[in-house]
Amino acid sequence: MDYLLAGLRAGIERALRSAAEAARDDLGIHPEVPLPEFTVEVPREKNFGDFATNLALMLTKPARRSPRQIAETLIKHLNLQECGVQQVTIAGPGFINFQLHPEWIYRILPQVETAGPDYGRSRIGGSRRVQVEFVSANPTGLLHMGNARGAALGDSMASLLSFAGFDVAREFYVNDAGHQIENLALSMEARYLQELGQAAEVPEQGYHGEDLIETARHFVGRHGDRYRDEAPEVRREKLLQYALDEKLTAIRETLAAFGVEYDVWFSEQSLHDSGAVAETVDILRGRGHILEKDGALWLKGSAFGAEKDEVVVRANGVPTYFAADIAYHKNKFDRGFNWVINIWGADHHGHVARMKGALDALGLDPDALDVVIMQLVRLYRDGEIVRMSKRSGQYVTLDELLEEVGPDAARYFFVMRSADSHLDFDLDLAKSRSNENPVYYIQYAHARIAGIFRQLGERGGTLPDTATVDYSLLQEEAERALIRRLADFPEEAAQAAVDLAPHRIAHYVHDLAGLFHSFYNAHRVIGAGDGLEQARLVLARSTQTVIHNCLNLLGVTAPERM
RNA sequence: GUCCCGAUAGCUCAGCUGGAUAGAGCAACGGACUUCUAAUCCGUAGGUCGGGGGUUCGAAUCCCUCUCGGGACGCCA
Repeated sequence: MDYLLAGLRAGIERALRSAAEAARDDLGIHPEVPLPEFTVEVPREKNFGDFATNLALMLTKPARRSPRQIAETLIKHLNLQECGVQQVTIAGPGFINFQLHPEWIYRILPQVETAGPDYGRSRIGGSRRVQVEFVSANPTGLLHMGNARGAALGDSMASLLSFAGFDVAREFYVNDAGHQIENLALSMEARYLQELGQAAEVPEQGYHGEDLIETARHFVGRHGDRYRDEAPEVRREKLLQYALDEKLTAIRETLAAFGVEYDVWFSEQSLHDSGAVAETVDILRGRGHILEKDGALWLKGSAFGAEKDEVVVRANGVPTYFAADIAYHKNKFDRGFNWVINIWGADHHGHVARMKGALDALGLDPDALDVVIMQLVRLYRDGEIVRMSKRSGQYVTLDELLEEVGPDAARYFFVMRSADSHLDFDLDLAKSRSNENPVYYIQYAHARIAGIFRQLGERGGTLPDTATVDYSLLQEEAERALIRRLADFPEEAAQAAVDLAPHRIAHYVHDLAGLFHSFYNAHRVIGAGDGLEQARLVLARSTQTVIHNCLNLLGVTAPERM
C-alpha cells in the first residue's frame, strides 16, 4: 500500500533532487560533485507549512553562496506539478517550506477505511527473516520485573517488525544446563527432604524462593517418599526434571497471560547433547582463535577486539555458558535468520562485545546481531521503592503484577519508556482508574468511539458508505488535527520497527487519543447534521481503527466499553 | 581503574542519524457535565537541556573533559 504522506514526501524529494541537478550550472556546482543528503520533513511549527527541506542549507558548501540565494535558485528549477503543493516559501536561514492544498488531508480517511486493521502495515522488511529472542529466564524460579519488561518489549518489537513486513520468529532460550541447574537440583532435593520431615539445608548458592517449597510439595503429592532413599544422583535428576517441567510450564502460562506467545522454545542442553557446542569450539580452534592456558580453552581476546581472553571450556572439560551461547547464536544464523535480535538486561551488557566478537571469529557478520540492552525496573508502591532480591526470594513476580494491575496496564507501562532508560514502575498509578493513568486514557478514547456507534445503532442509524461521504465538511481545527495525525501512523509504525522502539507507538497513540478527546469534547458526532454527521462518523471510525492497531502492536486490549 | 546506560519543567519522561520559538503526561492554579461515557476537555504557570570547552551558517542532539546516579568487569549464567 502506498501511503499518502509518504507518497507526497517522496514526490517533493524527487522534485527537489531534479531541481538541484538542473540548477548545478546556476549554482556553480561541479558536475562531478555528488549532491548532499538532505531531508524533507514535517516541520514542528505548523505555519512553516506541511513539509520543509534543508536542501539549500546543505548546498552552501558546494555552491559557496548564501542559503537563501540557493533556495531562490532551486525554486526556479522546481517542478511541483504532481505534488499537490500550493505554495513554496523561503524562511528562516534558508529552509524551503511547502504548503499543500488544504484539501489533501481529506484523502486520508478513505485510505484508513480501506486498509482497516492493515492500515500502517508496510513492506520495508521485504520478508527478511528476523528472530527476536527475549526473556529467556532461568527456569529456576518465577518471572520478575526485569523479565516482564523484556517480555513486553520483545513481544512488541516482534509485532512491530512483523507489521513492517519482516518474517518474524519469537524465541525463548531455555537455560536448562550448567551450574544454576545443578543448584536447582540441590535446592529441590533439600526442599523435598524437608517436605518429608527430614533436616536439610538449601545450599547458600541455591534458590531460596518459596515457590520451590511448593514445587517440592507437588512432587511429594505425585511421588511420595519414593525417592527418599534413592541414590542422590537419581533423586536429583528426577527432582530436577520435575522442577524444570513445572517451572517452564508456569513461565509459559504466565507469559501467555501477559499476551506473549513464542514460536520456539530452544533448549541449551540440546546444544550440548547434539555436540553443537563442541563443534563450535572446534571451528573456533580451526580458525586460530583458541588458546590453551591453565588446562582450559580460551577464546582469544584478539578475536573480539578485547585485551582479555575468555574461557570457553573449563579445565574440568565442561564448556562455559559463553561457549553454549556462541553455539546458540551460530545455530540461529544456520537456521537462516538475516537479523537476530536479543533483549538483555543491563547486567548482561558486558557480554555484548564478546558475543559479537565471537560471531566475527566464526566468520559471521556481527552487525546482523542487535542486542537491545534494557535498563532496570524499579517498583514503587506508596511512593516507596519496593526492594527486591532474587536470592532471598524477596521479589515481586510477574504473576503478582498481573494480579495487581492487570495485563493491559503492565504491558503499556513496560513499553512506554525507551529500553535504555531506567523504568520507574508506579504500582499505584498502574492500577488507578484515573486521569493519571495513560493506559485508561487511550482505552477510554477507543471505548468512547464504540459508544458513539452503540448509540448510532440504537437510533437505527448505520455507518455511511465511505465513498459517498463529503470529507471536506470536516473544517474544524480539532477535526483537521486529528485527521492529520492519522496520516502519520504508517511512518510512525515503520520507524518504530526499524528503531526497535515500541515506546514511539505508545507515545503516538497517547497523542492520538488526546486529539480525539479534544475533538469529542468540542463537537457532536451524532446529530451534527446530515453530511457532517456522516463525515464525523467516518473520522471516528478511522480513529478507532488506528488506536486499535496501535494497542494491538503493544499487546494491550482495546475495550468497547469501560 | 576500565567499559556501558542515564542526567531535559516540581515529578516521570519524549525529542538525540545536527535545523527554525525545546515538548508530553502527572503534580499546581483557574474554568467546563440538562449532551455520543467528565476515566474527558479548555486555559494559566513552569526550563542556564548536569558544568565547562570545542566542531559550524546552526548543537538538547556530534567531539573532548569534569561531576553525579545506575550497571558490568568470574574457569557464574
